[in-house]
Amino acid sequence: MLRRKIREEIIESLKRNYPHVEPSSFEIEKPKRPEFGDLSTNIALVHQNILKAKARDIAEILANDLRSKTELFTKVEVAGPGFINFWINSDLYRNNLKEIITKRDHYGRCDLGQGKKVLVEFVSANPTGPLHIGHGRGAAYGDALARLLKFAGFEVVKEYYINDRGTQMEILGASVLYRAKELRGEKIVFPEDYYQGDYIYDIAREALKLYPDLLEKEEKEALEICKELAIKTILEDIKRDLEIFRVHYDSWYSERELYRKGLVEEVIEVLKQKGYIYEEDGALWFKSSAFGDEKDRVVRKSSGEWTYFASDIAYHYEKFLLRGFDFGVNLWGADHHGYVPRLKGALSALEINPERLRILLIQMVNLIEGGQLKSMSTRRAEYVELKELVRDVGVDAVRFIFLSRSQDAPLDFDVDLVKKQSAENPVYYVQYAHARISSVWEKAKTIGLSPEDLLKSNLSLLQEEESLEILRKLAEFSDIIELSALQLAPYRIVYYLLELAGLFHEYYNKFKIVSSDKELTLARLALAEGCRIVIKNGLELLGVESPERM
RNA sequence: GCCCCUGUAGCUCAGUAGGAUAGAGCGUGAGAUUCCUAAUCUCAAGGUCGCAGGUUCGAAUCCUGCCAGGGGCGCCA
Repeated sequence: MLRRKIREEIIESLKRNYPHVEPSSFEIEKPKRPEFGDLSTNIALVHQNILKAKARDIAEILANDLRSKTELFTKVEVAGPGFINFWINSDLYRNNLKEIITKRDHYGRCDLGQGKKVLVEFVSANPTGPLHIGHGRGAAYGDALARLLKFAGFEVVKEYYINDRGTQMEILGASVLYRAKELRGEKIVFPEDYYQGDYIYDIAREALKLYPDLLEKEEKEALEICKELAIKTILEDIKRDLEIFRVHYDSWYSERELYRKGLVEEVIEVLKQKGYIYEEDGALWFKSSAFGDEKDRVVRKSSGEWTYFASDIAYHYEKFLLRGFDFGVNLWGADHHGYVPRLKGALSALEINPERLRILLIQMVNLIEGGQLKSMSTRRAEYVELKELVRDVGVDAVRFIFLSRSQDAPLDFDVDLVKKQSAENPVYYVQYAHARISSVWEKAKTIGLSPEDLLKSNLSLLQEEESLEILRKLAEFSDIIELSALQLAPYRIVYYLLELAGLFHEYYNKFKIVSSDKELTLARLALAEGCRIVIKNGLELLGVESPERM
């Protein structure tokens, strides 16, 4: 917010001094070193070629001009090859602190989204087994992203797309039926490519209880019963696991629903009208090569079955054209990356701007157990359940680990290490700052101070460098929100919170907040309260709790 | 072979769409608590930013090539 104001001033100044020039893009950033000021711009360096002048000369002219803005700057300097460094009038930061205290939960919100409708689709694991830690990463990331976009002014719907039809579902049903036979004492050979997990036994047991005559029924009917029961049971488990993980969906969308509504045939017909569908070798093909894909793709197999791709086209057709979403964010496993061009191609063919769909590929979670790298597989029952991890380590710690990395960096997950080190999880560092501030309030209340008194506080008493540093950091929060929303990068909030918590802990150790000096106490309480509010708002976006005590 | 991601301190990772002398945490070593929570703080040691070129005032960041690790390239889902 502050940054935007300063940017405007700089552009104004450039225009005043060089009326003939069209300003090109430049940076305003926080320099690494304090002697380079609070903010710095490279505008003179960027324009030196266009203006055919030395960067330092341009910088001097602009700096001279901007020095007169004393309500904004206390000092403006030219440095190095031609940077202009600004020292910000710290009253601006003090006013910002008042704003934080007034706005509370709302501090940091912005209108980047302008009420545009976004559908965030994530996890969407096939209902063939329990959620494992790989899904957990997607769950944490998608949920935080949805919270963030909402905070940034979008209208957000969180959706789980259920692949509840197709080959895998048939295999699932068959797996249950085989286990049921086994339970009844039949000698069976359980196929390798069937689902191996123990939960299949549980479902089989349940099936036999509900349908004592299951094995006497026609094979086809029995399979159907097993399949339906399996999908229902597993989906319930998935929902429960996600709720425990504090992920709540607005919408569960069934792939079958697309067929029930006839949307698959409808959209393929639309594409056919546009000339992007053709028949070859008995199958129907979509001309994705016309949109940069390396080859065309099958939408209906020669067997007459629709492919997963066909459902997906219909799903996105409905999402953008019928349900009216302005944007879509899909979180996919990185192993689906080859799938991106064909889906974007299909959107283009439907005259939906593919830019409206952002597909984030979540890199692998490598499972390390006993020092061994393991690949996770639902079918082979090689995985660590999300539920189990959450039970051992806690929701906050698990979410924080997943959210502290960009989605495109692979994540090595050493289960033993995480369990052992859960007590050292950085999430506690941030939460501890919040708890400490709450505890400071306990103390302040004993001498008769309450949050209402803060608005009367005299913030000009906050003069130490450590106070100013915190004030500046607090003002950065809105920049961080905007940036992480634009980049769909919630992990930036994680690092921001760690920095803010660090500054607070440092301050806390060095200065006494509650003292006999009532005026100073109020000012410092205001600073602490600003930290508390921003930490709480930030953690809320991550889906992490802010405890009053630890 | 082609495509995507990754490579920064012993380990795990930041580095804000190119900036000034490269940053944390863990681990290692030394210290801080009669006082608001020591899940904290202070100090120290630790680097060829995978390698080689290029672009420019300036590169960990952008481009090209190479090396290493992971993933993907079906009428599978």
